[in-house]
Amino acid sequence: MPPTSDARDRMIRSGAQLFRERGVSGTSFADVLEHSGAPRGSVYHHFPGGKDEFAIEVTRYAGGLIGGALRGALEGDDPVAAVRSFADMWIGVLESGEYAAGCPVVAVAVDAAPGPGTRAAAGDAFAAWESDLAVVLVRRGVGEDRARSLATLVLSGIEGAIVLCRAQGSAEPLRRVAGELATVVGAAVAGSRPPA
Amino acid sequence: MPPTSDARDRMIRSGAQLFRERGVSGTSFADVLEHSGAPRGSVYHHFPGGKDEFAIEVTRYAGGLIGGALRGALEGDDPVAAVRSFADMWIGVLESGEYAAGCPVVAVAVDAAPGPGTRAAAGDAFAAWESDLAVVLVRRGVGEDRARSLATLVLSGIEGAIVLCRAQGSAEPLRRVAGELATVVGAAVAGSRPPA
DNA sequence: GACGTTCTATGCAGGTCTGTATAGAACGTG
DNA sequence: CACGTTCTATACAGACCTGCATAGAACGTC
Repeated sequence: MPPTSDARDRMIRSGAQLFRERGVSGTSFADVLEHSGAPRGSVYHHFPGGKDEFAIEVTRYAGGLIGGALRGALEGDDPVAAVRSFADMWIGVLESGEYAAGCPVVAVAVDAAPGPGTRAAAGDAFAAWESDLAVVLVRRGVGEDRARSLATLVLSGIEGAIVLCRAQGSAEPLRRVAGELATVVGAAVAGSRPPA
Repeated sequence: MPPTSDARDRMIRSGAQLFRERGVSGTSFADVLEHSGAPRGSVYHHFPGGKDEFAIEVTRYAGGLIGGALRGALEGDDPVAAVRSFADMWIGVLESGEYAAGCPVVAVAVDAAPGPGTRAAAGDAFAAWESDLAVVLVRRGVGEDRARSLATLVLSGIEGAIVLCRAQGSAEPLRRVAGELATVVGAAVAGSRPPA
């Protein structure tokens, strides 16, 4: 027995992609089926809770995926490099997709269509990312409160900049924000523990 | 002759409110009519271009409204106070609305449903806000490039934090971000022109 | 008071969306 | 091979949405 159905997985991955481009309300099951090639009959088999359940699963999947990328960037315990690398990843996403695709978790947070569980799943994803960032900052000597507030700034700044980039059809906002964030984080780390 | 119809104005204002809560795709003309009390027959009279035209008008209106609030906060030529005041305004919006309402311009930027003109209108609004901020920073002695990049950081940080607040049902992310932004902006201004 | 413009009333067509129901295939297990 | 579980096929109901068309009201102007 496969742990999870192939069609189900494909639907979730397609959902994440479509949410990024069109938002939740703007994405119908028909869109997901067409994009994933999943069979029509299996929608309410795999997601008996309907669109709400589907959106929650997509949010969890996307949260884990992006969280994995973030943890990868944080592996060297160098928060400045991690900020740059995480931002560069997003710049790649924006540029390769003609600025049509953003962050699926933001899309979920901004769209009120689905039930409260979906919003909560988005909040969980953000909290996890923030925590990952803060842990590394603390490890580099930044105080817990400051680390938390810096982590929130980095996340908010990058996510907000992605929105600006989409609206303006340019990656420049994110480039500028990444530079500023690198400076701020670098100063905080340097002020806590002298540079290696 | 009234410069613009009353029903038309009411529709636009209602649209801004509904976009903030439900996004663009999540808002139908039926919702707008119910919320505004505007007469059904006048939708395609006032907005012959349909939903695209309506969304563009809503975006322009919201961009001007929020831009006005931002310029008000910037009146004292004190960027640090302006950041705090602008963030406080958003905290008020979030708390008074149970974290259901965010920024309508973000909603437009993230939703791909309408045509490209709508996205562009959102980009124009962001650009105008950013310019307003940068102008005051330059006036306080910050170099042009730095001012621009700081302005982008402030805008991205606040808009991103609003999204986090909605997802987590708390204003704390925005409070943390506002504190960090005030510090960064304060340092930039102090470094350019000695404090009054 | 006739007229033109602006706005509103109402109905409808065509399409799409979610969600349900029912039946059939695929497939491993014994 | 009989069986149960998991998955898929298909049709459909009911609601909603956009956009159009046509007719009527309101109102200022001459």
